Amino acid sequence: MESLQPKDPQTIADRLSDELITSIVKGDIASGSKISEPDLARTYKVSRGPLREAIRRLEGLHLVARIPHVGARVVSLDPQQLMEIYQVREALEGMAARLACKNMTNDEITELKGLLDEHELSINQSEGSEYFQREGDFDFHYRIIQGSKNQRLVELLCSELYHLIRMYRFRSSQIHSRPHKALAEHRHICTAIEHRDGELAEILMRRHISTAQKHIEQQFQEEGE
Amino acid sequence: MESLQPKDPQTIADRLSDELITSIVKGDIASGSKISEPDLARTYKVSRGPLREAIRRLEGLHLVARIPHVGARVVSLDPQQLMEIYQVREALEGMAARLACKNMTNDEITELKGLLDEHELSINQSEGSEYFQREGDFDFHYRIIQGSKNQRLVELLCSELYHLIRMYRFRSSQIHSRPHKALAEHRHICTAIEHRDGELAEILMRRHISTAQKHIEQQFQEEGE
DNA sequence: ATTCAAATAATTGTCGACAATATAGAGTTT
DNA sequence: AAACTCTATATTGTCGACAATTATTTGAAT
Repeated sequence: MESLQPKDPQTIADRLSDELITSIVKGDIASGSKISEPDLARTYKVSRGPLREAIRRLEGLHLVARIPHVGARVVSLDPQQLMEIYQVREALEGMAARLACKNMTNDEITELKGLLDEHELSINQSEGSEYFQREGDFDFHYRIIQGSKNQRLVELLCSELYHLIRMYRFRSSQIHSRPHKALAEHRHICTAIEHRDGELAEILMRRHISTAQKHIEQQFQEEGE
Repeated sequence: MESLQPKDPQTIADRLSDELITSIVKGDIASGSKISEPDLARTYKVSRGPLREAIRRLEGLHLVARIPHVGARVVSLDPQQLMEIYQVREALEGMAARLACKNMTNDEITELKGLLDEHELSINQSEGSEYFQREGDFDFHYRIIQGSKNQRLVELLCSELYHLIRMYRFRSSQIHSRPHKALAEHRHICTAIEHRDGELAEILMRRHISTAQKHIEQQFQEEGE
């Protein structure tokens, strides 16, 4: 799961942007907070040159927003924006599932099924362990996205949208408190892929994500009272 | 159509990156060519600081690819990659059409219909004018994307994918040499939106884009002989 | 002639200093 | 007391120089 940014970065700017991404996603740098160049330069023991380049990269990934002559802030997702992301995610992961039906190898599908068996065990054993469930959920989605064999789709979902979604998790961590239902949905999707039924896989994946979205939306409304 | 990057940039790096995007999309900077920092700095009369920041932004937009200590090159799309982009586009614009059914105002829909009337005139009058047809096509898609009212969708499609697709147009300019059919498809989509039929609008839009994709694919095969 | 090695040149990466702009604060006026 | 202006401070933007790395050329050996 770790190291979405592969290979040890050989340049300060690259290393820095990776560290910043991690800090932001983990919440060490609060969302909405201002990014002070002098502060960060001191903290990370670098000069402002590479730091600014790193910030520019985060800007490209939409993790920070810059205003000329004013500065950069970590993006703060309001519920509205999170819903927008989920709509995009639904469209893209639906397509990924469809493509995965065409492009996943039999071996990959076998592994996917194995993964779901592990998840079932994990859920039955430790009803509590939220963390592994969440990672497991990611794992499942990752494999299907990778299985689409569409590099751009992989890039978009794995290293752009998921960063943003993760940013949210650290505060509303109970997103998947419906592990059994989620697992059942995963199994259905997996079966569709096994049967190479692209249409069905796409529909199921979209419904799966749309359901998650509605749960989150509902959660927001409960919080709002 | 112009100025996807709004507001006059107040900083050299921002202005530069806009200019570079234009140059790359237009083909003035050939795809696949190396980006030499000293050269560009001379050409645009700027120092390397802002230039490097601009390049970092293009990197985020996936218009250039960088290798540490070696340099940046303009991405060169092979047919395979273009197909990947079209798959992503199909998924996203399909979703955009669906959302547009919910979120476009009646006035916006009326304008959209007016636009199609103009296109019909333009097509009947000047059978040749490729340029306006292409811009018209963009216009139609733009309005629906905007009509989705999903800012992230707008950002993704308008200022990321479309840049890449445009890069291709400058050499294979005959992409829409089927203006009447395209217009008919546009009308169908528009009607679905008018009826607020999200399901249908999405299906039609996806089929529309998928058709375009197949035409391009076919074109590649013809070229390959 | 070809291949390899070393030296040279060119390019990328990093830094610190300075300029331009925005923010914060003190002082004044209504 | 509130609002406004002017000043001082801090932050961002830009630049040129230097260091690190890679690419190129030169020359020697086979």
